[in-house]
Amino acid sequence: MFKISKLTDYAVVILSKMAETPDALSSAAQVSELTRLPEPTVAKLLKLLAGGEILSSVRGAHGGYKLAAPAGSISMADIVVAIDGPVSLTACVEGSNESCDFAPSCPVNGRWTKVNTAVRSALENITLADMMPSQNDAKTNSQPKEVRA
Amino acid sequence: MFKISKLTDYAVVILSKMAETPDALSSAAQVSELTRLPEPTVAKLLKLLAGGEILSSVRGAHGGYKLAAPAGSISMADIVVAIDGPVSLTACVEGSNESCDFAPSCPVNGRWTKVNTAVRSALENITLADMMPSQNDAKTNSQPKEVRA
DNA sequence: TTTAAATGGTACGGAATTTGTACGGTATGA
DNA sequence: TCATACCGTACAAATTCCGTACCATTTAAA
Repeated sequence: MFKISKLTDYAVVILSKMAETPDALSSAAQVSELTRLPEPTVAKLLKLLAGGEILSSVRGAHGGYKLAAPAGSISMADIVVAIDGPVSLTACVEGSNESCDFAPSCPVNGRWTKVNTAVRSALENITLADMMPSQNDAKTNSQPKEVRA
Repeated sequence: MFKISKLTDYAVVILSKMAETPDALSSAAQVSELTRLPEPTVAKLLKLLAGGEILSSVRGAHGGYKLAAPAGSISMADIVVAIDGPVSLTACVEGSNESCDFAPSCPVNGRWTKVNTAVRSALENITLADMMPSQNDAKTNSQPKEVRA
C-alpha cells in the first residue's frame, strides 16, 4: 500500500513531543513515558535518530537526547532516511546495482529515478514543524484539541 | 526503505511494453513472453490493472488486454492504486479509523494527511509516457538496445 | 453444438521484511 | 566505585508480500 513504516510513524510522534521542549535532555525512559510507546522501541528509535543526526545525544549519567536542529529545519525526508534508510523506490535506481537479471531488455531501465526524485522532494518540503499542532504560538504544554471522543 | 512494491514495478514494465502497440490485444501469455516475467504473475497483474480501469479487457477466445487510455494519460498514481490499493502512508489518515488507541493524545493526529497529499500529487504528475524510453518518435517495434550480454 | 482459448475471481503456502525485545559494552556524573 | 544512560549487535515473532494454483465464465472457431 505504499505506506511509511510504523517505526517512522512512531519517530514522528517522538520528535514532535521532544520539539515541545527543544533544550531539555530527555532519556529514553522519559520519552517512553510521554508517548506511551514501549521503552525498548523508543530506545531503538532514539538511537537511529541520533545516528541520522536528527538528535544529539549525551552519554553517561543524566545524559539523554535533544533535537539537533529546530523543528522547522528537520524535513520528513531526513526522518525517513534515518529510520528506513535511503529513499529508493525500486532496486533499479542508482546506487544499488542488484541482481536485475534482464536489465538490458527492461524498458523502464532507470526511469524510476524520476518518480524517486519527485517523492523525495515532496518529503523534503514538509518539516517536523508542519507535523505539529501549532508550534508557532509558543504554547509549550499545549493540550490536544480533543477533536473527537 | 519506503519502496514501491515489486509487483508495481512489474506492472510498469508490462504497461510500458503494451504501450508500444496501443491498439493490439495482448494475452497474458504474450505479455509474459515479451517481458520475460512469469506468466501467473503477469496474469494476476493484468487482472488487477483491468480492475483499475487502466487496461480494457476482452474475454473469450482471441481476447486479451489493451491500454484503456494513451500512455500520457495514465499516471503513476493510477498504477499504484490499481496494484497496491489507495495511497495511505499510515493508519492515521482519513478513511481508515483503525485501532489507534491513544488518538486524543497523539500530537500528530492526522498531520500525515499533508505528507500523504504531497506524495500522491507527486505520483499524479508522472505519467506512463514519462517512464518510457521515447514514445515520441513512433518507433513501434523498437528493439532493446542490447546494452550488455 | 462442441471445443479451445482466454479472462475473472478466490484462496493459499512460502518467503521476505518488519517489528519488538534482549543482552552486553561503554561513557560519565555522583 | 557505582549507578545511570547511551551504543551496538543479534535474534525471535509477527506481519506482509509474492508467486502460484484452481475453478468459473465468456466467446470465437471448428
